[in-house]
Amino acid sequence: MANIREVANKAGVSSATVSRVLNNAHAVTENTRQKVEQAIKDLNYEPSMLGRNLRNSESRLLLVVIPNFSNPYYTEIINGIEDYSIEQGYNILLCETDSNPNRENIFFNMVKNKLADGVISMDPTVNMDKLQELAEKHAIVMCSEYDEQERIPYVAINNERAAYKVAKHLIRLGHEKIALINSDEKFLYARQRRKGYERALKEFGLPIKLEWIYHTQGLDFQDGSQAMRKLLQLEECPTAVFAVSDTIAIGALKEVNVQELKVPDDIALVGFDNISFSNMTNPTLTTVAQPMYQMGKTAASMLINRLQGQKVDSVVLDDELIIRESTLN
Amino acid sequence: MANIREVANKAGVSSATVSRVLNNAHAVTENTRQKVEQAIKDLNYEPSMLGRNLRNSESRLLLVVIPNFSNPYYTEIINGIEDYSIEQGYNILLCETDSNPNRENIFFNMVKNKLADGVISMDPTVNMDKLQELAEKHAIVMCSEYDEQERIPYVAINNERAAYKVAKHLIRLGHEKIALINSDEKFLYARQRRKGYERALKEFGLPIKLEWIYHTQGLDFQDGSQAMRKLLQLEECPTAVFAVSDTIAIGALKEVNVQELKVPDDIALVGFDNISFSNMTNPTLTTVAQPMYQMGKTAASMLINRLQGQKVDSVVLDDELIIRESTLN
DNA sequence: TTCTGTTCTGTAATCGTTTACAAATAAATG
DNA sequence: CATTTATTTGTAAACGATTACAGAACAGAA
Repeated sequence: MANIREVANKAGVSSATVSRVLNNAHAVTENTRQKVEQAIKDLNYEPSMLGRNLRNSESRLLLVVIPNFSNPYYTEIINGIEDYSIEQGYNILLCETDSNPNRENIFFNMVKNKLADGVISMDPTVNMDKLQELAEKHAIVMCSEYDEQERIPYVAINNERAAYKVAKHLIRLGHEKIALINSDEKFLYARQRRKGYERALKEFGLPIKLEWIYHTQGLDFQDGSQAMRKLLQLEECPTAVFAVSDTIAIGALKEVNVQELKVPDDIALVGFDNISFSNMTNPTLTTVAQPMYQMGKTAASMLINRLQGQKVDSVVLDDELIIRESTLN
Repeated sequence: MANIREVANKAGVSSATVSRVLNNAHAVTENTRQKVEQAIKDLNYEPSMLGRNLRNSESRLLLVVIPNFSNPYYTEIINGIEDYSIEQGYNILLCETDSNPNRENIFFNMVKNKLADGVISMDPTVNMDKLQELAEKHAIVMCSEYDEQERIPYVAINNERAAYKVAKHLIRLGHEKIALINSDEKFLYARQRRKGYERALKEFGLPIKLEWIYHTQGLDFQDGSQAMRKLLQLEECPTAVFAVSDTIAIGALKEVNVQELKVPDDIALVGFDNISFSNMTNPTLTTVAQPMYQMGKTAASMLINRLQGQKVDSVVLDDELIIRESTLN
């Protein structure tokens, strides 16, 4: 691969001029521009990002940190991030931490090393202190999860309100025994959704029974199945279940089927996230749709704006309750 | 962030020595090594990848090209790739082409630009000519899809044999009217799987009816639903359906449910890929498991070996038919 | 002491760009 | 034509690392 000097030689100009053509600067004659462009074509030249990045000390690479690839929750967000980034001439580096601090370190070092310009963190298990420290010198945006002290700009939905809407929807359908399958409350969203759930129950004078609040270990299908199994063993069985993620809800649904009960007749079921599968289950799953793609785009634009020196503020987007067969009637 | 010269100053040595400490070369006194390491700590120094990469003209970044993020098929493969790569000191850049040649170009240019060292391509829609051209000067490995002329090393399963096994399984269950929901036969795997399907039918003296071979437009749920709808409208309805992907099979299952028929009693159903959701459907889905994680790991090791100058050969891994409820009895 | 051989360290070039500054050329003005 | 001004181009110094080469320091041998 030819370099800029060879192009310059071939075109009979200096490398500075070639660079100017490349970055379509103003001060270059039509004549020389053409010579240079011809030489570029002849030599099949592509400017080296490595050299350019070193000089400009930017990499035009954005880190997107997620806990793991297998969670379908992230896919649409990532699409949004990627579309916007590419449009702006940035590429994204998708980083899976597996909630492993070592991995996290590797990625953070890439930022310190200038191998990446900024970070969009979607990892709920991220080490907040380290992230804060990184944020002092580097551009960081959080997406969907965020820091309660709000020192890092984020884009998210109002989880408390969304959960409140879900619970209210179930109450309106006549349910009085509403269980919550929550994930670990070390996650902010889990705490917030529980709050919304409890607010609705209180508002309608329903009791908050601790045995109806189940905490799963993880976020896989089997965590949902297991949770539902426990709930169905209770002497006072709930008639509706709100699971804080679709994967959990789908696992729960599976368990209901296994026990030959019917959703929604015996148990109404609501998930969260509107992953694509949630519309393929039998019955289809009522869920909360977050504006994933929009969140991704917003996060990317916030990050890129920050990189360009602007101040950016956090954004809270609207969610939407999608009512399907699992809560009909 | 401090640079190498500042560290050198602080430690009272030259930058060359600092570099030697960094790359733990032999020729450095214990005494000076300690001074340097102290200085590195004091200044909180991290070597700049940008500088290092430029000098070494490598980026230790691997491109992983997939058609889109939303396809769960790829997640485990990517896990395998990433685990192995990180272990070897490489990072991966996940690239979604959306089957858009422009995107593809951007990514290929990154390789030409030395922004990435090599490519693992899993995009069935990739422009083979361009990939071939790129492969002349750069390290490229294909995963799961590959070039029939086999000029680029690949890792894959034997699709023909896998499809043959599926069809044989259905035949053994007594089915004689077996439909195939295939994707577009521009994809190699689609052609191969069809071959295997037809070989089994022939072998057992069953007719190959063209109306039982349906080609979907895409790979989404609705493509499967649509295909199944068509098949169920036939005057001579198949009693078993083999869909070449789980997503399609799940869409098909949905349609069977909608029409209030039963799987497997009215229609047996087999998918392909063993995505995690295939075990959560009702009934659970018989499918073919590819050794995803292993494929990913293998692809990564092949690529890294190539980068280190070794010759590598293509690898064909074993698949496994996983029999579940959708083909019981 | 002088010489040889080893081991450690420093100098300076290099990778491929961009850009401040200077120089050259062209255009405009009196 | 000389002079000023505007425009285009070239020179050379960065950016931050690595490394061939040379030089320094030291030890051991004669």
